[in-house]
Amino acid sequence: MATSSSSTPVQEPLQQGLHQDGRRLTPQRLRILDLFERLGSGRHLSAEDVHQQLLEGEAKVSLATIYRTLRLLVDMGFLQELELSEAGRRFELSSADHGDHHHLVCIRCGRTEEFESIPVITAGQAAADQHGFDLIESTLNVRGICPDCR
Amino acid sequence: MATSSSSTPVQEPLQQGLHQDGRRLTPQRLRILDLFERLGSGRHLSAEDVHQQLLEGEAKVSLATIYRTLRLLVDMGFLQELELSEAGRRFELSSADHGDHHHLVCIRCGRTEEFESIPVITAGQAAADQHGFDLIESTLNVRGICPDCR
DNA sequence: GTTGTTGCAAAGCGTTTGCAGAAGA
DNA sequence: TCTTCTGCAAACGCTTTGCAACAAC
Repeated sequence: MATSSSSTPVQEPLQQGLHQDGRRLTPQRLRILDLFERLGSGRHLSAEDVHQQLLEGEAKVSLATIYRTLRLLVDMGFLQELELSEAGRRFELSSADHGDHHHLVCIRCGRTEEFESIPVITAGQAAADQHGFDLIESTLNVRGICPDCR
Repeated sequence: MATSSSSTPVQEPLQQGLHQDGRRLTPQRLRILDLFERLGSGRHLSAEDVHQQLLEGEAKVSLATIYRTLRLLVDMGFLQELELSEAGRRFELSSADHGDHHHLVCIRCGRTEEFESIPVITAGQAAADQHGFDLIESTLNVRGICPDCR
């Protein structure tokens, strides 16, 4: 049983952070953060992904708790949320000029700046060539935090 | 700036495109595309934004029609949809390095290849720096047609 | 024992869809 | 006329929340 391995490296900092705010360490919270820890950096999961991953193991955590815990872990700084704050799709005119559209988006306020970049076009073309694709369009989305929101 | 003409400049190409597919030019469709045209390139709106903007004028278009029309205009190539990879919120460990998940997607069959590119990371970082953003992540989406579908 | 947390189910919110009436071609 | 399109309202999927039982401290 994997439960015997109490050596989760995240337990201590998590517990400490929780107790500072009068919150409690629960198996559910530990399991969720531990999942991200095991997957390692750079892997991002949706709430549903987390739910599925935990179901594959022997641990079930309700979706409601997953949503609550993800928000908590983001607030505590353990996780980062990758998404436009005021989520939702945006539309804009497709100008015939640029088939090449690059956006710098603030994940807090949604502010968007456009920019162009030759190296990006080149890299997109190179990737297409390498896999035998005919290139149609490439779009670079850069997510970050703008000066006002920092 | 261009002189404002009484006839909307988008009417002709829109009508032509619609008729090619046996579709019809309606005031609603014209109003929506015209709104984007008046705002100009680079301005992006959500469906709700479009709804509000049209309510401010004297023209009301139902939200359902706006959603349908936005999708239509994207399919026809008049508008571009700015949304990050696969919709929905994603979470990842805070300690994560700036990921560069770059995708090469076939628009026919949906086949997806992942690749990495230093120049893209550099370009994303440069754009963030230039606008004073703290970089979190950059994603390059390259759309094309794969060898099998060609 | 006290109080924060969970799971369930119901509510919310943005988006999509079925349908009958309205309107382009 | 013949279809397509619109508006309404209901449906839908994802996320949040109220509440009673439960568990960490």
